[in-house]
Amino acid sequence: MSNSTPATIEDVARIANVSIATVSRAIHMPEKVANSTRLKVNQAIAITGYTTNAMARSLRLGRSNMILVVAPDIGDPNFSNILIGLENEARSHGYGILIGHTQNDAQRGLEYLKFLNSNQAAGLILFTGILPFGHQTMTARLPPSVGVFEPVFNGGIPYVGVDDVAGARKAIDLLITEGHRRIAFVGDSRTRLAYSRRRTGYEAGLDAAGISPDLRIVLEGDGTIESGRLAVEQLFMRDTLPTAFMCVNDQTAIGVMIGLKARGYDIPEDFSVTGFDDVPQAVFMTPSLTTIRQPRTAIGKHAMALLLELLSDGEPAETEILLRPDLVVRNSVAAPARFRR
Amino acid sequence: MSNSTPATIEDVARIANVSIATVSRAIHMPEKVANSTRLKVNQAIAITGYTTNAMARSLRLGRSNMILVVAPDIGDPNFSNILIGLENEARSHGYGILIGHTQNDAQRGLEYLKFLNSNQAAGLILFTGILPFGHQTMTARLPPSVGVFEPVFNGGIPYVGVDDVAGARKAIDLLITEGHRRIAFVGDSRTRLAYSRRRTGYEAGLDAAGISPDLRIVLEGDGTIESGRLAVEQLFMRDTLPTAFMCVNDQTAIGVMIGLKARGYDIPEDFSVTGFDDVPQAVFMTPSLTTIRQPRTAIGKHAMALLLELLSDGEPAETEILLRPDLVVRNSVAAPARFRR
DNA sequence: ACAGATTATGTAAAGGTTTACACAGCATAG
DNA sequence: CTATGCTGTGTAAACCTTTACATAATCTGT
Repeated sequence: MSNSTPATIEDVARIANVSIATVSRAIHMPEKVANSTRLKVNQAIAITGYTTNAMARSLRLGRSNMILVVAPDIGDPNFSNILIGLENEARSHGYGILIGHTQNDAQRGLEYLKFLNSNQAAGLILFTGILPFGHQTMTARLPPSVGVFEPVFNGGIPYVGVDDVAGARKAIDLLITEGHRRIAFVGDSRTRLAYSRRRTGYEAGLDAAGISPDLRIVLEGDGTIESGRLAVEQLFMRDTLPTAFMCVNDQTAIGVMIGLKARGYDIPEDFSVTGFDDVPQAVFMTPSLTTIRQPRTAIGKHAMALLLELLSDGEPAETEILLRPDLVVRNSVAAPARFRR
Repeated sequence: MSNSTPATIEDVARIANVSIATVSRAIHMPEKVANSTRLKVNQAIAITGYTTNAMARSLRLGRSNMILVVAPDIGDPNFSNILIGLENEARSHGYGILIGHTQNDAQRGLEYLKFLNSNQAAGLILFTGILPFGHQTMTARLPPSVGVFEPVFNGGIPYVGVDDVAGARKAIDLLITEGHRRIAFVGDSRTRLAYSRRRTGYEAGLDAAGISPDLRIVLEGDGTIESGRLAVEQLFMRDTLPTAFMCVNDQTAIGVMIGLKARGYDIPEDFSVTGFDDVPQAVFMTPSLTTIRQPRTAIGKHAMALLLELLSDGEPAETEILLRPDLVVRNSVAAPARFRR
């Protein structure tokens, strides 16, 4: 029953007294094989404990049952929940997940490219906003790929994520409803599509409320805590203070809160702050952070489903799947000071 | 240069005007091949952009270059940093990482067992404290495996983690130094080895300070936030209050803090709390949590190194690698109330 | 100068699977 | 009764490597 070496298809064939071709067919095209034979084969499989050797299968088929997931940083708090969605969907279709992180290092990207070239992965999920590979190789031979969490900047790759414009709109609408009119946007970026979409939502919200945008309170940022802190410093330097900070993500919001607290201000009494993502920390902040929730597990699930579809059909049914973001109201937003005294 | 189908070893051989055997040797045993030949082969490889087909290689060699990492929950905040260490070490040795999570579901475990049986993974890193597979299969044919983060309960598997006893000792010593003598232990467990080791450290600390242990303030728990909250409730019910809570992990500590705050107490003024792990949230709590840091990336790195050693040597040099935990002093610990008034 | 050792390379088998093609048996239609 | 088609199965090739074994060429020591 449990030999030292795993049972092969040949062992099964011998026991079932059929050819290996029939065994293979009994497994993969059961309708092509007579009932009685199928029964014999199944019994033989049970006896031997046979599982098909994935290596041999992949070699023969010319494609593996692994999906490569590349993220810039595995430690990103958004990563794990998306990964759960990806993994569940993949596993239920017989696929496994291979993991890599680039740390924004091109060299790393190339190493993962090798996984792709050597046929170890049939498809690619890109967590980073850009193709982490050199440009020449990139166009050459990329397997079916899907971008996730952040639209892919430099390649025509289908994308699954949240509706950034709508999400940002929910945040800005909340702030406006509370009475804010001078609202800073922290985390503007030309290279990160998700961020620029969030800015679009921000501007649409201002516009709808008849507030003319003020570029002096639109701050650049790369989504790090430090960039949030820096933005606060800049605003105080320039003396162009808003009453609320709409941040491009939660990390930035954390940075903003740190910056404001360091100057002795209270949140939300003196300034309101919103984030985006709803990372696990958000609820533990003081005050807890009002933010926009990404349906992370759902994103992962949809992305993997789309990729698997690509793998079988070849053509993507849709080029972009946008999920609905939800406003999570906590304690970092209140009416601006002038309304309360 | 970039054909539709990837270059094979045969293409390289043809261009270099040698046999495929020589190409293979030039790649894997360069010292066995003449300098001039090696040069030709390398040029041919550069021209074709050849990468060896991992499937064919694994099939021939009878072992893959993938390591399966199984965790009970990918979302665990401890997971990602360990994963980084695992991944870096694996990649630098040409291995890739395959990911699975069981959600404590035996059925899931079996599915991952298939990955192992079908030769897709050469080794196993177990993040969960128990072998997630059925018992019969378990003994049958398990590949080289290493437990990580939590000792493996039901199998003689080498383990890499933190020195739980020493870590717990650091926490209890801090509390005692601050003047606490009634210190609760929250998160006792018979099945989780890491937790029981931490309790050992707790008791050693009490003993060294000449404090006789009081079982009424040793509370069971499974390491969840809820279990921490529950423990507080129980203590208030029984009216056997400590002045400090030493918690088996940060999640539990968070639960304890929630429970105490809900009853209107201040931390650390009324009660001190310590955690274990130093999860990313710990620093964002109010008050920020004094805890024991797990060197997570280092744990991952050592675990993978040990596994790779196992894969080549067969015999593990050591059966347990314990890394040094560090005390991280933040704001959730202070002298007990009676000392301060 | 020659036996024997050493070095460099080639030939071919093996690893486990899938599948095109061939074939046998049998039913159906003419 | 023969031609035709269908169904179920088997044979063998192919996928791409690695490596044991064989062979050819060169070197070493006498």
